[in-house]
Amino acid sequence: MSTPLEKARKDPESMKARILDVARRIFGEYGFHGTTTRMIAQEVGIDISTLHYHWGGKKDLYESVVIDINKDLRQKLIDVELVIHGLPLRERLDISIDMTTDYLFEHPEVSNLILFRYFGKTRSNGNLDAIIPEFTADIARSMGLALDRKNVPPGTMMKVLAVMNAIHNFISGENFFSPMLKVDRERYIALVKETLKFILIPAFTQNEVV
Amino acid sequence: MSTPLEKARKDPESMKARILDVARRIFGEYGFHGTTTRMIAQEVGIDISTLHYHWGGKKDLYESVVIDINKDLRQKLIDVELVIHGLPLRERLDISIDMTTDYLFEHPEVSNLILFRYFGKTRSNGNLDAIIPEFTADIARSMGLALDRKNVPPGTMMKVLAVMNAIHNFISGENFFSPMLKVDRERYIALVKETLKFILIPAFTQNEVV
DNA sequence: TTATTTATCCATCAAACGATTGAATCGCAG
DNA sequence: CTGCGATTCAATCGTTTGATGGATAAATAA
Repeated sequence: MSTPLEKARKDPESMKARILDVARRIFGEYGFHGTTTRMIAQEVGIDISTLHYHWGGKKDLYESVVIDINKDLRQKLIDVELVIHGLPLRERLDISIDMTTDYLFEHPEVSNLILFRYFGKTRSNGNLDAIIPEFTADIARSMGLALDRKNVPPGTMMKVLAVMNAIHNFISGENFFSPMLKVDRERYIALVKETLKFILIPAFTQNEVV
Repeated sequence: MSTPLEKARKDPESMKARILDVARRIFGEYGFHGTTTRMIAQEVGIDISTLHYHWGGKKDLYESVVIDINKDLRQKLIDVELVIHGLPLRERLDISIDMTTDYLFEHPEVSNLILFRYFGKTRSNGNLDAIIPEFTADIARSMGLALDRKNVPPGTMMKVLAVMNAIHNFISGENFFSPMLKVDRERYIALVKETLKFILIPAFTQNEVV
């Protein structure tokens, strides 16, 4: 058995995959209501009906996009976990921030879409809200804040959320913050890493025995 | 001379003010594209044409809303500054977080709209992007990170942005995070303050002489 | 070859949207 | 009361948007 989304990922040149890629980008930029199916179709270079043929309605496509980006992000976090495993906390944080930030700057639509889902409402509130990814518990364990993936206390979840949000914000807000600070992209990325480490590392290492 | 917006604020019972209030809330919830003028008009209990009569087009109303919430937030920050003036840094942070958080939880549309503007694009990119509020410099000075409001270095601006974003995220994401953590509103607010202090205070006091 | 499935586009629809027009209503000064 | 500006609403216009049906061609199977 393979879902339509899995099929699309197998052959990146297929029409399904091409549409999904463009949809990720445009939904990420303009949000659900700010995106029209025509915008996506035009960007791909196809007719709207072709889009409907492959993905059903606008909402179905959006849901597939959300699932897709969550899958990508989860996979990336697993990669990070493999690299930092066993290192001391300070280094784990340092490397995690670098790797995650680099990845998200290459795929800003991931941060965009996650934030859109956190903060925005959709007029037709579908059952999409049920798909709440539980990275937080995984990250909590990876950061040494929880031993078990289950029963992570709210206070710990909040700390993880604060970390992830801080990262997503700077990725997603690049177009706003970068001109505001009058720095180019390269400098901005460096500043983001620097600031994240300045804010986050002291918090999580404050009770460590030095 | 008084702008239309100032007029509306003087008489909170006027139709202009009532429309503005509802528009703040709905634009904050659904964003620009997710909001229809009909939604606002219906919520106020008037006809769409009345809305157009008072505020011009949808875009004009949105711009007025953005200006309005920025004015409110700036005023609130001035209030905070008056309270914390002269206190040691740790207390200034503690009180600032409490006051700002309380205020924003009472007016979540402020956080919503600010985040929407940071992370989302508007299809018809008006000249609204020119209105970039420069709270950051004020806050930097208030936090003792900069002596002068002018020429605040990018690294300092980034730290301030990180602080403000952290707060806005938890306010704006309440509807998403609170059910996820399975806590009620009161508990959530307490958790937010706790987490913010856990993350932010160590960062800014790490180099202090104790 | 012929038949069938797959994939794409053209034309079009119904609903929703932003916006405007013209008439009706209200408040108040002369 | 009369006249007039300010305000509100009902009706409607033109456009956009999500979605569909049918024709067409290419690929695949029989």
